Amino acid sequence: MTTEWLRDSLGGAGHRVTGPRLAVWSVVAGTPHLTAEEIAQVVRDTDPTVNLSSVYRSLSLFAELGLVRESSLDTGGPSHWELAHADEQFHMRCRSCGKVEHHHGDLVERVVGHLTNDHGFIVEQVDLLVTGLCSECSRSQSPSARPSRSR
Amino acid sequence: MTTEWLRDSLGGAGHRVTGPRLAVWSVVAGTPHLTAEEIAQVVRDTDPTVNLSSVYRSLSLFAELGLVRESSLDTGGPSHWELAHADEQFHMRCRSCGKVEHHHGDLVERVVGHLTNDHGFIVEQVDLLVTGLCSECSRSQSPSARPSRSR
DNA sequence: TTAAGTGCAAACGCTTTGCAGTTCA
DNA sequence: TGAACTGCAAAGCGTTTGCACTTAA
Repeated sequence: MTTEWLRDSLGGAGHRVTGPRLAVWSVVAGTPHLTAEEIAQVVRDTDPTVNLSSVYRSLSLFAELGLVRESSLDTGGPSHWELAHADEQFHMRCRSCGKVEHHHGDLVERVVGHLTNDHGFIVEQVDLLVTGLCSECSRSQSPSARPSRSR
Repeated sequence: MTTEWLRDSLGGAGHRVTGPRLAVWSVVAGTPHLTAEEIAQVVRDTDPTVNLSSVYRSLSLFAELGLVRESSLDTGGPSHWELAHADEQFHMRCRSCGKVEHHHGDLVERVVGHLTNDHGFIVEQVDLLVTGLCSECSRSQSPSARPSRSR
């Protein structure tokens, strides 16, 4: 989570500690579930010279090192990034207001246990995305309305 | 599943029954988890004039009607399509051999029950993607190796 | 000192869209 | 007949890559 952690991870794997990498790291660690573009914007508040492609390269490297992960929920738009250790693999997206809630219940753990025991599958990552209507929207809407495929 | 079902769904919603739509439908209903490009290839075996954009438009329409859905697992590549009613929302992807297995256990149902009761969330779709090593690959590999971010 | 990292711009792959011609109802 | 649909080609978007310059170690 800290900058020191990043320094150790990079150095230990023979990678350099650079300005863009530190900046990207602090954004991802501070605010989960941002897109590469959003991360770049925040980074540029501090250092306007940082390029979007460097953000992508930093994120890719962090993912390779297992520090960060690209959330596998396909929103049709850009990918979202978060710390790898975050127990926030559980996403609930409301199709009405678009809000994404993060949850960390024991659901994911139970899934992992089931697969490990019954299927011989070594689980490394679980992405659970539930789409529907959140409690607020379900009060004001008919649940029978179909989602539109607008992007 | 049948062609008649599609005719009814389209007609009932004021949409036309056309050659490309029937062709796309039969491919999606026959083989789940294909990409738009793959669907187009199969469709062209029968009618080489069908355009890829028509495949996309047909799939979008079917999704709007709730007949078909775009699997939300982001592979970094193209989206995969399947029948909406299919109880195959449960995907296991091996990061070594790339194989995607479909499972329909009671796991998804339990997730739905939990969210409905405890969070007031009206669940419409559940996408569960588990990434790791399948039983075959885990025998021949060290599970500690990190996944690479190659696309 | 020098290999690793960066900015820039161009290319990439998947998907969407504008338009003119076609076709189902 | 006429609105819905299609093929085609071009544009759109997020992401990756080649290259020359810069920088951390």
